[in-house]
Amino acid sequence: MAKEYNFREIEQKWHELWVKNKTYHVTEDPKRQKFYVLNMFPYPSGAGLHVGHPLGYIASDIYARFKRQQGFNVLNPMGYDSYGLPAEQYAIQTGQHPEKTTFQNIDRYREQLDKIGFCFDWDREVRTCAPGYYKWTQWAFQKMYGSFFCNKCQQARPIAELVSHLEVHGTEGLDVAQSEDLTFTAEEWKSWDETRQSEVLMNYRLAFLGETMVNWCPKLGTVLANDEVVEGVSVRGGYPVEQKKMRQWCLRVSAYAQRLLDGLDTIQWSESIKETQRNWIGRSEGTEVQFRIADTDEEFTIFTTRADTMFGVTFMVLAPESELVAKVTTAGQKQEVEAYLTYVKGRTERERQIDHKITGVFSGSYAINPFTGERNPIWISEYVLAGYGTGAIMAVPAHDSRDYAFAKHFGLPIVPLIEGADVSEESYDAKEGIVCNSPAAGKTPYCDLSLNGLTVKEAIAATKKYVSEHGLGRVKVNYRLRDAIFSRQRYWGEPFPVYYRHGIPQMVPEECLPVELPHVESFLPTETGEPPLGNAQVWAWDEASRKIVDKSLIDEKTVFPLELYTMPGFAGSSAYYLRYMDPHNDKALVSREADEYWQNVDLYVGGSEHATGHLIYSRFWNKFLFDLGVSCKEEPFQKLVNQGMIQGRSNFVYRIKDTNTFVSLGLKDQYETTPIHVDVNIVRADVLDVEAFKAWRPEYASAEFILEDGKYVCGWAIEKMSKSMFNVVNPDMIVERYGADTLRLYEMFLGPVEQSKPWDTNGIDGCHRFLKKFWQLFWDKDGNLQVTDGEPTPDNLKTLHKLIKKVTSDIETFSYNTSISAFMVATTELTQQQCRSRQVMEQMVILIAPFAPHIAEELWQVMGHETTVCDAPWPECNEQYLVESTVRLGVQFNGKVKFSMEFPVDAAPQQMVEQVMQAPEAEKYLKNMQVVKTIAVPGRIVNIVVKPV
RNA sequence: GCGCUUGUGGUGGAAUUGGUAGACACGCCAGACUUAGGAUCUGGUGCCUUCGGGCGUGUAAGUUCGAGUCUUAUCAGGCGUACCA
Repeated sequence: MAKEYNFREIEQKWHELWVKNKTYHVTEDPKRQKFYVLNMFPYPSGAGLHVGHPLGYIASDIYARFKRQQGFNVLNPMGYDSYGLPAEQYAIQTGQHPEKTTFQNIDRYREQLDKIGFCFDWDREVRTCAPGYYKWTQWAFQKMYGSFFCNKCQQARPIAELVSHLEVHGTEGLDVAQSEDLTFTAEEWKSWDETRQSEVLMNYRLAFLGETMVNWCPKLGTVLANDEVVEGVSVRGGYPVEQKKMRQWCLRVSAYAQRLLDGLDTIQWSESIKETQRNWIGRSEGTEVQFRIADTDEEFTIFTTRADTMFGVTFMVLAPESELVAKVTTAGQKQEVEAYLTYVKGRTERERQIDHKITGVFSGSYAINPFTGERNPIWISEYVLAGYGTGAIMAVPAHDSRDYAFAKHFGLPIVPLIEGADVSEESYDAKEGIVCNSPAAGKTPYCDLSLNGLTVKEAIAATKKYVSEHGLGRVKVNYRLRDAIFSRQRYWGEPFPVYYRHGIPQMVPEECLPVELPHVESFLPTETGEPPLGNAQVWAWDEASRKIVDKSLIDEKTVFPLELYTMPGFAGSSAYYLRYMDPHNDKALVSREADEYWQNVDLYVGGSEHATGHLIYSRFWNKFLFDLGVSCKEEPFQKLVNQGMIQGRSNFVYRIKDTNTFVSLGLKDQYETTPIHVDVNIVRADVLDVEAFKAWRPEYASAEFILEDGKYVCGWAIEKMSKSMFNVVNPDMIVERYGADTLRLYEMFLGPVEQSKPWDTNGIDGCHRFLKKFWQLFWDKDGNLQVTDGEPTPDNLKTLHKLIKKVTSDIETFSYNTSISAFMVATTELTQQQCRSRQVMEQMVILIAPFAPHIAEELWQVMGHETTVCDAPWPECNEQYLVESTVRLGVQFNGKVKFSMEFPVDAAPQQMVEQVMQAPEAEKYLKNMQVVKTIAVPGRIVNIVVKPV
């Protein structure tokens, strides 16, 4: 009897041994070079892992194992992003504490992950909801609170430095990131009381309380970040979101806009993610120009990237939310303006996004164009956004499509400024062409600038220069990136280490951290509308005892109320990669030694859906920690690989209308049928398991079937993997049926890691078959190990080294699917070659170890090794075995090889050519032909190219 | 609209620098062994064909002795983003 490939036994055995031997435990080892592999840690949802989750984990696991075999000291940790909305929503529905369900889910995830055979160092596991972990989230927040951002040195600095500056110079000479451009003197600063000073400092802190427009989701009872809202509804739950002004904790992410942009050039991420981030940051270089409101001394500022169009301005537009609206509205227009503002307020964010209706109202006032002295009417319209630039624009309808539509709608003049631009039908938005229609120099009393004859680019530069020189405005860089709103009105999140003394926020002393999440009875907002933490009884800070005490003790003398908000999801996930380096340290987020050893993540694997969320926030967070000197690298993730999404492949059965009879796919067109989703787990290779189907639902127990070729064939479609479509495939089932090694191989064989693809079990047998063949390579008919110490043949060596070369280069480029193909070919070749050589067989085991670690360990052991295959050094390819022994020489005409002959590789080219030309078979191809040239490609084909005489 | 990205058999997907397109796998066909097969093994499988050959990498042109690969135009799908001045 041949030795059977008993994957269940093998895999279980090795899981136990890996745990027992701490095979995957890593420690800092200065003698070895480090390599840090990281997966985006999962949120442990109640549904458990589906086959899409492990895709990235398997890909990075292969890479981590490969790097380890290459001699690197590899850190490959795993943990859980365990704060979040779903657990809390579930808690509200069922009354179960989110911690309980979260821990249950974590256990289930762990169980599922362990089955797949990852080389995670579980001693380094982190959970964002563990106090020992979120202590450092709170700590970083406090550090941000205690910092401001200096624009000149492009760096975070301690707030005390700013205070000293204010005490001496006021805001004079200040160039810092700020919410509002405040101006005050040192005397004024010193004259203010603590409350006022505290308010003013909020304008500069990196973590600050700010009155901002937020995305308020009434259904979830919380605010959401911009990236948590898509098309006006919440990402979680899909509930409507409205705009509301609230006082919230914010992070001044915008201060780092330029560094976030510049950093992109130093990291190896896909161009599309970098481009997404560039767009999200939205740097735009332009000019701010001041316009005076006619008949007043009031001025306002607009932002434009098209300074060259100053002479084409025909009206001005303000955002409805702009504070200027009240100032410019004349008595005569008051009623109309107010009606319009009411209309705009009634429109949801979603409506504004979906239909771009042209609406607006004239304010009654005019603005003076500083270049022409013309009076331009000031309009108010929702197409101008309060949050970008200055919330006011100069409208140039000839060269901006939105202004054009507005001008056409309200009958405002359109003045073209570029030679040959036809603006009768649409605006000419392109930034190219020759400028015309600007007044000749010195012809207007207002301005001696003439742009005629310049290109648009030159005209922009000239206008910028003119504006700055004449004090009409200044050159300005704007960013679209907004500050992150950092508080949530939820329970299941990190509490803020903040209390309020007479309404002024105070930080809980650093040495008292963490401020632990209190117990509550209800996870809903309180009756007075406070967030759920308002339900906590023991939730006040005693300055005297430096402890959290009962709320009833609040006396506003030494006992004060604690913050009721919690932190958002991205708080805990922003610096977790640093914590893995030193997860049990209670003195620091990460020790200097650990940080300097592991540096940053060499390979980060995760979904691209985090492009504008986590991947921006954690870059920001790390840059801040870099400024603080905590992290020695400015960019957290050196290389990023985005694994594609695994879509579901749904199966359908076809019920004949008004019957309980189901017809197979090929015959369904003969009947009137309704397709019904059927659980993919009772379908194999699109063939329905009829008995399982009958047992699936009571109403199908009596179902009848019209079969084709004795089978019921199901239809299929690619859809999102979801419970409701019955297309969720659980990895446990695959592991149960085929083993973890097959699952690993198959997930990689499915296609390139970075590509989205549907889950489809149709090909899984091929991978399983391969592993069986690979296993059989090592055993004879009687089940004995068949390896000898004999010398390998040249064929054996060629097969082996071809494989080494292919797999080594494939792993570096994540082309695992072609590596697996190469293994299949090599296995077939070695089987045919009757390879028995220990030398070759051992190397085969080493090569397959990253892909199929269980089978590799088992074979490694039966071949007599006592060490783990994980530490077996990766083989080097010896090119000398790959040299081709023959070349083919052919005659090529019209791009086709018509005839060819084989020669030894070292044959003299001239002789080969002669021999081919003289070959009888070649004659008909050479008749009336002339030789154009001969082409030699080493190791490949050598051709004689001919064409008609 | 803008940005990124992808188009190759019945299917998933291969193809170094431009060099025999379709590796490998699924599926399908034929055969072997089986009481049976959702097991195993062997062979075949791009399309058309009058069996000479012809056509083939979304479409159309171009460069080249030679193009899936380079250039230009165009079409289609996917992802992201959106009154950003």
